[in-house]
Amino acid sequence: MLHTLPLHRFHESIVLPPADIERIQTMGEAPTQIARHAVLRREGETPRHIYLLLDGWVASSVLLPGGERQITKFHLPGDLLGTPSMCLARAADTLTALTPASVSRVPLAAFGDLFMRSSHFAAAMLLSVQRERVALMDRLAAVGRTPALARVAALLLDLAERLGALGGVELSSFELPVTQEQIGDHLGLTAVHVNRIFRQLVDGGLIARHRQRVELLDCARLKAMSARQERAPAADVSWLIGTVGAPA
Amino acid sequence: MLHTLPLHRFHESIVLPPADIERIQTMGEAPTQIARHAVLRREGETPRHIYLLLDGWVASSVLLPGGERQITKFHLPGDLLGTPSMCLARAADTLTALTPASVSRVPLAAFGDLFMRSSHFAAAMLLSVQRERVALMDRLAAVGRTPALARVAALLLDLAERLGALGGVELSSFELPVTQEQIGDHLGLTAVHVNRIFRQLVDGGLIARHRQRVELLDCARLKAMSARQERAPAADVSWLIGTVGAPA
DNA sequence: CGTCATCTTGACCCAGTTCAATATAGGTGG
DNA sequence: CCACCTATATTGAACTGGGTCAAGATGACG
Repeated sequence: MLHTLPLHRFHESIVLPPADIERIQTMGEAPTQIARHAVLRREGETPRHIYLLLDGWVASSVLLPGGERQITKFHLPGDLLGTPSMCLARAADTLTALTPASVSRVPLAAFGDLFMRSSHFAAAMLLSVQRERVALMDRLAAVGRTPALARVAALLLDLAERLGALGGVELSSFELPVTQEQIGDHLGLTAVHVNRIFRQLVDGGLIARHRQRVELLDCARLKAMSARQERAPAADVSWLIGTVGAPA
Repeated sequence: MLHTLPLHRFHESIVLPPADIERIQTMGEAPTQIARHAVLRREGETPRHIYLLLDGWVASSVLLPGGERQITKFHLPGDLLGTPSMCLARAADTLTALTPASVSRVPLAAFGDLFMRSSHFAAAMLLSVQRERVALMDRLAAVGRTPALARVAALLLDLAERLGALGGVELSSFELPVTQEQIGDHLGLTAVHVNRIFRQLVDGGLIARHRQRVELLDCARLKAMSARQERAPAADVSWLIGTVGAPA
């Protein structure tokens, strides 16, 4: 069943040799089921693992001294979680399940071993981390410089895109298994204000909602008000992996 | 003169073998002097290089469709600039000199070659990028969840720390060659409000200023109000580089 | 069928913005 | 060395997006 690992995040730009795929599939421990609200790893702990999310949603969050929380990322299946903290003595982010989830824990040593053995894996990892960094830059720009409406629109479009990529289809309707408070913590807003923005979006005919399902009714207009940049991944990464020796 | 390259950012956690140091020093082109306000690389361009900052300050910024700007990082000597865009078809960030600066341009191919040849360099690079990612997460939390006063305090402490690390000493006074508008763009504030916060800090006896020089008068109190987390770098990275074969 | 979490909505408030007017200081050409 | 010009800094007054507080409503679940 490990053959069904969602590894798409690893070959977004780089096609890995089969041997590396094999190694990725075996570097993680047996998958664990965790309940909603369960904490995979708390900030402050010594980082000894990273985590491959197989199913469900997980939030990565940072706690401020005053108790405020910033959610740094809503993780979807296929994401590798907790990697930023690998450079620190104590983990910076807490990983909390937003839904029941299935996770494979990966010892840092196993990850490190693969990283050092396979330069192609290392290259894929580098690009993947840089992509996350760009996403963080974009959200910083959104939180620092755009009004609440734009931020919510951007989040909805981002999720639709990422969920669509997971299934390989265009999505205009999806489950959003996240409370409005969590959305607020992700966008630097209050739960109350997130609620009001949703109302505006519904009243404006931009989205529809029943319970946790969201339907994007007018993607074009949403995109216009989201102030979000399109970020096309590098088409040619031969400067990194070379053209010879690269797997077809 | 290449021997004076500030390479400290590369061995924060990992000691590189001399051969790698040698390669780093030769991967960049001859240093170029650029004037204040000069643009090293504009967002939207095809990324073909990264840049090693040898001297001076450079800002990395993202432009929003509405024309608002978010500065993602104030870069100091020793920083490797423009690397996030290596994963994209078009650069996400613009690099602008804040002071006259000296920069060595590094072709992506040269960087890629070193990355693929030296797993130790790759490892150092991975950790370095993850550190930047954590810094971005922390600033996102600051911008999303803390008041202006805390953000400014955090910026001042961060710069004092980074400049201190450059010189190898504790710093409580330094030149801040940055306009208040740029500080605002970095912290998600208005130039006007940055000015008011500075006034509060001065009136409160927390800092002193003459022209662009800032003196931190009460670091303890500044730290308390900054809501900033201490981020100790990983002490042991043997899970990555191993214990055998690692250079002493 | 009670309980707890979440959502909704209203009323009011405030941190930070906007607008505008005035200083200051380099930098430049003469 | 001076006069001028443009970028930056400063400060006041008025405004507003989003926060805070508080009171229901709704729904999932044991």
